[in-house]
Amino acid sequence: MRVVDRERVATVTGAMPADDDIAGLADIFGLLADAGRLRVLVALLEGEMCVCDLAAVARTSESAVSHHLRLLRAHRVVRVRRSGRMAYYRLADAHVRLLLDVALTHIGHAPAASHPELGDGDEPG
Amino acid sequence: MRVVDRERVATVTGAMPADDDIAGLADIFGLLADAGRLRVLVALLEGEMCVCDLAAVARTSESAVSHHLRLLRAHRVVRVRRSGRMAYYRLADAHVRLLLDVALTHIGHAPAASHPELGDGDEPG
DNA sequence: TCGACGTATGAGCAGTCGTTCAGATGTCGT
DNA sequence: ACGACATCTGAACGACTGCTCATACGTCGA
Repeated sequence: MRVVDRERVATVTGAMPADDDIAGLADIFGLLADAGRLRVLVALLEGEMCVCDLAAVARTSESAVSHHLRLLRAHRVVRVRRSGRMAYYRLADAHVRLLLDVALTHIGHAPAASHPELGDGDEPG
Repeated sequence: MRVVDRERVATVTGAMPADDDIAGLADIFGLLADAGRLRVLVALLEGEMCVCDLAAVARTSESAVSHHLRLLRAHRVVRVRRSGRMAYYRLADAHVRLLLDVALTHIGHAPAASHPELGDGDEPG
């Protein structure tokens, strides 16, 4: 593993966040990396919702949504409010909300991701 | 799959981005959901770097980084500049750059993700 | 031309992820 | 008490991911 610009590597490595921070970030991004979960979170952007309605919006089974919500709950991304046999979830993480806002704002910026052909990736000219 | 608040479901579903957009977003987030890849991208925030230096910063094998870069290249997230036998990569996606900026800015906001015990997730009080 | 080098790539494997299915818990209406 | 209901949970399975290893490609120096 040879290094070309040793000084630069040292600088960038020094500016790199701690391992735990990087792992935490990757974790958060991982939560957003599933279409079903993303739909659930986008739905929650507009306010709290119960599991069955979230399932309807995300077009998955209630069981699947429940599993997703469990994950999100464990990461303190959503929070529950229970009322009788219903469970109303809402976004509880401003960080994630901001990430979602930014992401949604920039939708449609580059359709390239629709055709990841694993080719060169360079521009022709 | 019963719906409780049918009107709300209709509203939220209507405001939901198209399937392709959601899938694309989840895709992008997926690219950021790996610690090694995240390190590579954070390193590239500060300017272009060659593969071997990237590997040093990300503390992985050059092969692993090369695979990562191929993925990122396919999604137009990075771009290569070739000079002799060297390949210099740089961030080529403003959207992703912004996402990274936002993420890095908010690091350390909630250490909860470090201990995802999959428990209740509710606050004790 | 030859070997060293930086990078790229494919195959294969281990680990992870998301789903479904079956079943459990607690709640409501009668 | 009973059944219908909303949600939660664990097991199991198929799909996907990221790694390593071996190898190939183009470039440089001698």
